[in-house]
Amino acid sequence: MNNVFKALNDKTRRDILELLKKEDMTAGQIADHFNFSKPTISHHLDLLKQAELLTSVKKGQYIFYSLNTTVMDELLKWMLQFTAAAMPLTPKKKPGYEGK
Amino acid sequence: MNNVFKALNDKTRRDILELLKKEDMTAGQIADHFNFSKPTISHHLDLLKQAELLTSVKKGQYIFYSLNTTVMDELLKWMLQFTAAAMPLTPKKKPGYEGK
DNA sequence: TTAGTATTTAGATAGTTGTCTAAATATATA
DNA sequence: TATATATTTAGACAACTATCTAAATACTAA
Repeated sequence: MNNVFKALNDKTRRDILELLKKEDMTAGQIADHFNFSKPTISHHLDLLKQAELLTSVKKGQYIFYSLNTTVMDELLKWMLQFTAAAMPLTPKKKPGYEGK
Repeated sequence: MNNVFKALNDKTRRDILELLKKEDMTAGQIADHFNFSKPTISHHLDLLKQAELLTSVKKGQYIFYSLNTTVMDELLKWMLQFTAAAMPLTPKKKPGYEGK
């Protein structure tokens, strides 16, 4: 789970995820959308893969990358515990400070 | 939005959020839950505040910190675009590779 | 005012991260 | 085989981050 937050903590990597929302792409096609060297993009793809936000399939010379939304679902669950919708009917304890 | 991912990219800070889910606490009370110095926790609280994940109110000597779920809601929205529930009825374009 | 408590600010340091170029690996094709 | 293309690995470096101790600030209470 730590890896997921780490992976999402970078604009370029989040942009890669948005790109792949539309269609699967090869590493080269992805790199063409950014002003970074291919090794740099390759590195970002690696981190996204480690976080299991992407999957990859090699086909001939090419490696196709796809979104993996499974982890996003877990993250969603984590976040829901903080939102109003997930709050208990009895409100959380408020601090005992009584003014002065 | 960048600040939010940055703030969440640290276990201690995520633990602080979980702590505050139960009840509001002072900086000192929060610090007592961790094996880090108070300045270190103060720094983490500052980053969480910058990301607007926390609010703080000073009362006398004490500063009470509370969760602010507004940003979590925004983050939820961002994430929903990647999940199955948010997918269009027409599936995304698949790569045109035809084997060989 | 003086002493004590709560918290933050400042400055230092080790470790991590994003980026690059150069080189290596793997596949395709002539 | 030799050459070209796609991608990754390796190594270097500047910038950023988490942590610490020491000092500063702000408030409380004697």
